[in-house]
Amino acid sequence: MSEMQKKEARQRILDAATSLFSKKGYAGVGVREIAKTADVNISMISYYFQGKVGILKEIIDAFHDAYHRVIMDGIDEHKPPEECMRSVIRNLVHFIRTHTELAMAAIHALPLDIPEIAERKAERVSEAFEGINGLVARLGLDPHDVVQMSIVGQALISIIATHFRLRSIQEHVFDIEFDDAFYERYTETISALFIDGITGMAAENQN
Amino acid sequence: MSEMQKKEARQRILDAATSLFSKKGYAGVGVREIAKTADVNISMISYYFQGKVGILKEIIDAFHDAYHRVIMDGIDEHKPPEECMRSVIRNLVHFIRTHTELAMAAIHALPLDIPEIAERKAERVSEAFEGINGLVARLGLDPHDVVQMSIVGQALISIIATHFRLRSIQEHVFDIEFDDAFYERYTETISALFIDGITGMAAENQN
DNA sequence: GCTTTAATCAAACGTTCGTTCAAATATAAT
DNA sequence: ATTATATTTGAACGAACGTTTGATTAAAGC
Repeated sequence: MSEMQKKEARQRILDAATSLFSKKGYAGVGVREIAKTADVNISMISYYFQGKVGILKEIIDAFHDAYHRVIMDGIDEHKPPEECMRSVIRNLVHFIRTHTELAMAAIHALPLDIPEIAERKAERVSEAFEGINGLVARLGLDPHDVVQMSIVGQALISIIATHFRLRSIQEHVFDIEFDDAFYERYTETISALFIDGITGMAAENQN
Repeated sequence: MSEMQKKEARQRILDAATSLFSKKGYAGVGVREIAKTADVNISMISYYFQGKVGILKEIIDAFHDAYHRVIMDGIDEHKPPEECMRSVIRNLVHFIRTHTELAMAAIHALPLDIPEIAERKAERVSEAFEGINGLVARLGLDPHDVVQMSIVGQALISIIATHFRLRSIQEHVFDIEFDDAFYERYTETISALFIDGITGMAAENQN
């Protein structure tokens, strides 16, 4: 029971901060608002996380642990790279859709002006790229061409993440309902864009 | 002279805020820091912009005015759509490269939890999409397919904008120098990705 | 020269910020 | 039951927040 409540208070802080950071950004949220949302005393934040920035570090790590796993789950050396790419994109869309707040907090809400945060983010991003780069190479891109490699890996996550960040705005611009059917087509479309785009690029590289 | 200095103080505030917002986000910057950077008294911010949020509105408008112009400049009904797409991407990359702080402030630093800001952003985004959508339709996508249309337009800007936001991190992950040569290849690569990707999607739509 | 308007200034308003600390309560181990 | 450890509390710290005010200086119109 004590072990339960301990975890519960800690977890409530984490959940509240994730939700608030995703909506208002790290700097836009105060510790009092986090504490109030989590229904804990303000001091508990420093007690469990050694300060506001400590919460963010855990959020970044939690996201990238899952993010890395999601990418790796889609990659199978015994399957054709096109199928792997579809799996990765499908997994990625599903993951960010079901963990939107975590993803937004760990991607868009980050204060990159804090060196501590920028460094940690860089480490985790490079880790994620390792998985993607191998897959992109199997699709025909030259793995030593850092320009192409850096673009494709970054484009993959930025498109999907930005879609969720601007979803409320897109809802206003177009007249779309973001239901299961939408994301089925969304996954297909992004997959087609990347697979056709990459194989097209690879073909041009031959010339 | 008085007319000069008047504009200069106003412009210095705008420039300082743009630079600071782009680095730390809107909520991460205080009016005192803006005033100090611009070398003006704090009161001048309310005097010229009716408060901190007034600066951001001007930044959003300034960016989207230029952004819209840049897109339209690349579109020419008498040229093939592939060539237009290349021009738009080239213009876009060049524009954001030469106005990185303005773009970051108007895209990534936005506090979308402020309804006032979210609405204004939505209006200007929908305006920009109008131009792109016509071009994408000429490349073969069904203009009534809102899913594909919404994805391609959003993907275009999010890839490029996110590249500049995460440039310092990518510099750490890969070992790239972001010089003229890089952006020449960058423009080619993004163009190839989109043109091949879109035409590939269009071909599949026929089935 | 005098009046009107625009621009700049220092100072203060009341809030909120992140963090700390000692005291109090609850749980675990002995 | 008592000690030790973990959790929670309320209060306070100085600093920074965005905004407003009234006075002061500069410029323009007449």
